Amino acid sequence: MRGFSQSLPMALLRAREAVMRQFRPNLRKHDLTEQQWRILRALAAVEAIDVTELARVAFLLGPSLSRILRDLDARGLIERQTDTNDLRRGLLSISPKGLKLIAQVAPTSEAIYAAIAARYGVRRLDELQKMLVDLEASLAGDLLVAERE
Amino acid sequence: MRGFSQSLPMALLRAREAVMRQFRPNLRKHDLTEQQWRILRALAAVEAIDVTELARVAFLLGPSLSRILRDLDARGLIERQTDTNDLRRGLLSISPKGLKLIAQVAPTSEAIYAAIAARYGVRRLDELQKMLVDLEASLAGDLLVAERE
DNA sequence: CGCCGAAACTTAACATGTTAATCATTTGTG
DNA sequence: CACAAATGATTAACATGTTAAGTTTCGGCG
Repeated sequence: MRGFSQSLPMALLRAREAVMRQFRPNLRKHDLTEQQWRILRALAAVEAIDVTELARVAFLLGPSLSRILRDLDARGLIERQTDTNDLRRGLLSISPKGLKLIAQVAPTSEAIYAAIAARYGVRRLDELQKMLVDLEASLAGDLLVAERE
Repeated sequence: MRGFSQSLPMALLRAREAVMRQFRPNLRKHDLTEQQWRILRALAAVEAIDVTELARVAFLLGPSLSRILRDLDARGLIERQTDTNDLRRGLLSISPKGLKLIAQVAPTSEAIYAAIAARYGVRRLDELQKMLVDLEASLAGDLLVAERE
């Protein structure tokens, strides 16, 4: 059977953890989890967005997102309203307070990212990211079943 | 600020999720989580191992491991005993039932792995793994502080 | 119009991730 | 030998991952 620490999922997990370990202290300083930070950044990039679409871009499952939004709302970092055309849909946007928080966190975050790139090699990092995207794309369909038509 | 879906942590997360999505159904069929499976495989590779060392090789934090071991023990998949030389230390090994379960799960798991490698390219996959290990290694020390001496 | 299936969230329930605190044992040191 | 610090492991508390079930609202269709 495949050697254990050589498995692909393990290698991805370990690499990701090594990267996140660099960022976590900075986020923690501002009482943010990694997921909360992902959400704030995603919201900062748009005017407004519904919950389903946010789940897609922030790569979070619905239930996790619901809980986190509840907290971010309570902290005043985001604003929620209901879509007037479809009452099922919740529209989200970032609050001024949220924007301010992002401005506080982002510089250090960027510096860390730059340090990682510098140490690993900017070109290699770029190549790695391409390979990761390709891997994801290549696993899009069913794996063991032939995709006909 | 850095584009969001281009961030390295996100790319690693998405790639890993794409890979794990392939394995999860097979594990679930045998009522195993990904972490439980990691532990069983690690135990199958050795005679006995203490909890701390298992946490290291299975890349799990102590508290997670404690909980999972409790469950695996209750299911009769592992065996526990105390180190006679150091009563703080718990020694773990896999049970016959655990070995049997591995034998049931492993073939499909191997087939899925082979299918991933075939689709992405065996050589490329190997290269990717090397790059991931390198990334992890390059982030071992402190990032923003110069390592003197 | 009225119902029924689908869609958008949310809640529930259980497992793991993460940090801090606790408990038992061991080890080093005076 | 006594005792403080360190170690191994677990427990606690809170956040997220994951699947299933529940709620409200839409849309289509008779």
